[in-house]
Amino acid sequence: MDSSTATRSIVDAMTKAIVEHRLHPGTKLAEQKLADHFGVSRTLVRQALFQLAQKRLIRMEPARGAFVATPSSDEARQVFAVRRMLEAEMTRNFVRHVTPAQVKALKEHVAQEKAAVSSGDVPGRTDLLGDFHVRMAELMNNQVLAQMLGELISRCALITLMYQSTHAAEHSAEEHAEIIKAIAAKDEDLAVRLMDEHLRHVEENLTLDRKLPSNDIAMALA
Amino acid sequence: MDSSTATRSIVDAMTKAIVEHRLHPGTKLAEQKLADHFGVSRTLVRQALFQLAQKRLIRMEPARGAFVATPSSDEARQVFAVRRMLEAEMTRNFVRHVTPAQVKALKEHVAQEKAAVSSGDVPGRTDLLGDFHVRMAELMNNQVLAQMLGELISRCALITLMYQSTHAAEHSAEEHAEIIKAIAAKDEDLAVRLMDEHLRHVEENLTLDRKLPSNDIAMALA
DNA sequence: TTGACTGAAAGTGTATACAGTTTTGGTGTT
DNA sequence: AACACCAAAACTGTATACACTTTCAGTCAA
Repeated sequence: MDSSTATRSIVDAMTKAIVEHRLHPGTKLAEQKLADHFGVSRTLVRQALFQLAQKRLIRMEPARGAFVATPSSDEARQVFAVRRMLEAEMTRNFVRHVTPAQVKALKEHVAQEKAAVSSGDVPGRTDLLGDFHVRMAELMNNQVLAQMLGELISRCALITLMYQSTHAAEHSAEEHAEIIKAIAAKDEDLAVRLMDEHLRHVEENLTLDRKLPSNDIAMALA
Repeated sequence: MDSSTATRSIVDAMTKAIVEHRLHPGTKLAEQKLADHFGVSRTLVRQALFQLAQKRLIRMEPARGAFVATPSSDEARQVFAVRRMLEAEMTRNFVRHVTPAQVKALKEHVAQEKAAVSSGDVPGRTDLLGDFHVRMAELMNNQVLAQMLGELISRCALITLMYQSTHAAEHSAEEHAEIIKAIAAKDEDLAVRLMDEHLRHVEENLTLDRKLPSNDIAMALA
């Protein structure tokens, strides 16, 4: 999609940094500093920043610059609502046309998840847990869906970072396994319900009700 | 979202031009020509092009430039599949929490649609028919959903342009009205089914099976 | 006439320059 | 000590410059 591969790699690096918490919400992203860091001119950094803004991982304020996004709890709820809508139906369609090979692929993925969980590889775990959902889309041969989900999941990672109360997401891998079981059994309604509940559990682990400190002030103190 | 408002207006103008068929699929978008047309430098045009590429309305080829996108029939099917998934569940959720005011708003929208249809305002009609779906998302107070749908619908407009066989989309407004009736009656399953069928009808009006002329050749001749 | 070759023209990709804005640090006043 | 004010530094927004690639036109040979 992208013309230049340099810009793409900057976008990827920054996406990873944001999603893996190495850049905190609210952090100022000065163009020249990024340019120096990546060894390119501001031109390419700017292109990357615009793309990240479109993915909602950063926000750009006129004449003030770019900042790692600080999604509101409203936005967080909306993102999760969209995920539930999209993934409920995805699961339903998946079950309807599922093949043994697809089940096998998903099972192998969950095995990887469990390995990452037990080996304490936190970034790897987060990545794999999100990828499970993208993997389903890919197995349906729907790249459009896969990419949309990928972007939603990136946003979720950022949201999780801001609002996570408990780190109880460990049993996500088990919920994935349960979903696969229902899929393999071609129990459409059960699979859909489990997926819906799974996403609700992820959302429930967040404290979206907490009043966030009014503005950037909180970030400045952090 | 966008830092600069100049870039935004270029994106909007070009989006409109593509969606309204004034720029045909495959058309080369030379940066300097666009810059001259908009009275700005290539810098801003480039920013706009990158954003359009991310919205999949254009594609950028390395060192060759930007072209209005020519979505494959596979991609078209995927986009419609995603829409059906997303909108089926959207409709379900909408029915569950619908208020009289929301029904009224949708009815008024359909009235506008019908006016545009009968007055022969083709671009206005296309726009309104797509907006119906976005409007539902907005009425649910889900901006995230609204924007995603908006982008999917832009892509659909482009797809329609490429593959439309019959212009039988005129009865979309009536299908919208039927959907509203089911919503008002709080008949969840019917509303979902009507929405699903509505989207299938739109897709069926396309000839996605037609073998598209292998590549740009067709476009060059057009 | 067709086809391969070549040099000019046009176009993209990246860096840099510069104007205008925001931020910062310091100075003086209350 | 707190606050307002002001100049310097830092930063963003846009235009331009320049290297490199692709495209195109014309020439020549078969």
